[in-house]
Amino acid sequence: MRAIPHPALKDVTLTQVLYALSDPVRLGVVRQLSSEGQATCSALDGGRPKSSMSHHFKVLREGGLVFTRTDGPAHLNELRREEMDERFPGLLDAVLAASVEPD
Amino acid sequence: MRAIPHPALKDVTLTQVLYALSDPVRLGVVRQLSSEGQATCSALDGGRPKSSMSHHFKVLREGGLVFTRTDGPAHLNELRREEMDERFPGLLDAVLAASVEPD
DNA sequence: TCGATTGTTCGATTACAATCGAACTATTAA
DNA sequence: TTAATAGTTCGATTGTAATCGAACAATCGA
Repeated sequence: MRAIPHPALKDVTLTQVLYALSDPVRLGVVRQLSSEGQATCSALDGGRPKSSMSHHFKVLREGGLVFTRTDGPAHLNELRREEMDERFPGLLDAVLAASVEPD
Repeated sequence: MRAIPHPALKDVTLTQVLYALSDPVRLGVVRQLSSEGQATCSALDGGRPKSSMSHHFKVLREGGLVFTRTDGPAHLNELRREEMDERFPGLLDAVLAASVEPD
């Protein structure tokens, strides 16, 4: 489990980010991380199986949205907010500002 | 071909919009429509088969991003820019401002 | 009303993504 | 070094999406 890989933001494409955010589960994780700062995977799983969440976290990491570091046996996740803001200015602002559901 | 359906923007979800934009072909169409104002489907196909493009336009319409009206035998497409800006403020701005590729 | 043009729909194929149990790995504490 | 905890990886299954040829529908001009 050593060395969790994270891409440089310059290597992340816009479509990759949009895709990562286009899943309701992952969008929920991003929202929660935005409001709570950091959280472990299990704190964000909403009752879903660990293997499913592990997949979603991987997509979020590969999309440059989430940084994960080990903290004891747990993983602490946080948004790569500043970096994303620099790479795609205004994008996370707009996504996080959007009302949660159809209306 | 009468009465092309378009959803009310209030019924479009954020994940739906993000998903529609997460495909390179569709994102390209949105970019082009943004810079050119309007265009027919065939003007935006980039050499791809009509049936493929028809699919992508359908996703863009269902995502509330594109309005299509008939113009003779052709279809004229345009971004639903103002409506999207009201529904998801800043989102299209950020997407269209993003640099096109990894860097 | 016949062609020509422009898109859509249909159906089949292929590829990719979500889900989840089970086995495995890593870390900490006892 | 053993047990407990937290995630990852693997593999299988299921579902959804992209692609594209062929047939169909709509509009316009001759």
